[in-house]
Amino acid sequence: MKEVIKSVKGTRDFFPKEMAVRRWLIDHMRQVSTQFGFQEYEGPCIETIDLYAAKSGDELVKEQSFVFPDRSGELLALRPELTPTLARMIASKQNELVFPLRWWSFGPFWRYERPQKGRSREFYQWNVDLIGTDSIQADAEVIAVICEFLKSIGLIPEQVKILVNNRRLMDACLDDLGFTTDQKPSIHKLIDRIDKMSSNTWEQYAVDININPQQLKDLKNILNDDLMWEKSEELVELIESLKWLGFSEYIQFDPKIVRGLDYYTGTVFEAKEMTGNFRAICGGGRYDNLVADVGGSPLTGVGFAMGDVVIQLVLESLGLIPQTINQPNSVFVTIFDGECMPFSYQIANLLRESGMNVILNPGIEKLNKQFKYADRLGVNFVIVVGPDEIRESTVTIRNLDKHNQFTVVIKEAVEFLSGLLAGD
RNA sequence: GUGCCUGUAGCUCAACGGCAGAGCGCCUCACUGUGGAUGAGGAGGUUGAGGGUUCGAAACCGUCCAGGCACCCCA
Repeated sequence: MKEVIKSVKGTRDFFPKEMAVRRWLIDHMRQVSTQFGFQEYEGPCIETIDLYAAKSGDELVKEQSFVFPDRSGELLALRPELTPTLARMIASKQNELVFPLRWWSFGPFWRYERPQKGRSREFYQWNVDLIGTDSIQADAEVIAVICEFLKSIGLIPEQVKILVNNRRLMDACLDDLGFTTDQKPSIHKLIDRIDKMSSNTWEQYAVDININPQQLKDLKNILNDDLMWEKSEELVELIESLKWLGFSEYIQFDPKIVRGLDYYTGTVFEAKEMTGNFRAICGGGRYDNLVADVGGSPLTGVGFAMGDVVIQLVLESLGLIPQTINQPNSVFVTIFDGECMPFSYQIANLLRESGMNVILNPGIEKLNKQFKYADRLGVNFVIVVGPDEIRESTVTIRNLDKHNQFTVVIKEAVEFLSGLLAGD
């Protein structure tokens, strides 16, 4: 056989079956975002490299972005994340926007890394941000959006949790242990990894980054202290607000959640599936100086990003992906032969005008082939317009699901079919 | 960028170094006005590529390519 040209590494094809699942996810994201009063926005997929140099600057841009020169030689990047674009958009209209701003977006992103389970080079992300307020209630509201979404797609608190922590609380603890500001990023990494390594290698790793035995012991105590949140006024308030919002069961304090990104300042959180077999479903937190980096006045905000890959893996593992039929609420009109063809067109037009989705068989084929085709398309109702029907001004409507059929006069066909489709 | 694993029909996979196969799917027919079921036929392969070892390689060896997983990073 001929060699089929391959797709680009780390990209995915969305055949109708996969596309239906993606559509289903997006519909829920839109629904929940709107329900909480967030407005949809979108930015360009390509940006100048300068935009990212201003903020990200780190590995995300240098190592993991698709960067290329345009024909004039200017360096552009396929966006690896949305936040810099969001900051730029806000900065450009800072004086006319209504704050606090509640915005959401869903679109494609690209990162040049080795694909693996839960990670691809082209992926989609749902971004939700609430900007221009530093109230803890804003943090709670954004977390509630995630909870409502998880709930709406069928994930229950026993299966998935939002793990929350607070950077200020952790930093205060690390100060108490005598860690310097310079040490903190590596300590964050260490904490982030405690569940990913065996305890021996983890302790060796701790020694490697110059932690003394006493500090290590204290650190382990902190990471096992499930009640430490009580020492943080912000966390107490956050958890209280989430109780009022009705999502206590989805929320769990976890001192091991610190997040890798440096720009988080207060609340941080991740949604995790409880068996621990998957990467984080989403991640986010509170940040300062969002807009200052691209030339605006400083604004604080809180937000999160959810990729489309991990959530799908989780839903798949729990059998929660809906089985979609290919052509829901569609009607298939057969063509009996050349003589009868005009009548089939007439019927198809009539049904389409009354708002139905109609598939007309392309060309003349044996009736059994047309039926088989309709069946494989997932259509429920097939219409036959043959010599008998034409003579009597009727059509025959077969219900493929129920294995029965009726012959009705054309005038009543629309109403009859509408009834069948509605009762479907 | 580093490490490990895997490449055989459209898909899932068999085949001790000795004739390249099965299940599912696909096409045709039984079915000249009716889909799934059943039966009978049929198509489909340079075993990822190109070398080496061997009387003989899908299998063994090394090279390349592709994919998966883990690390890195992160959605």
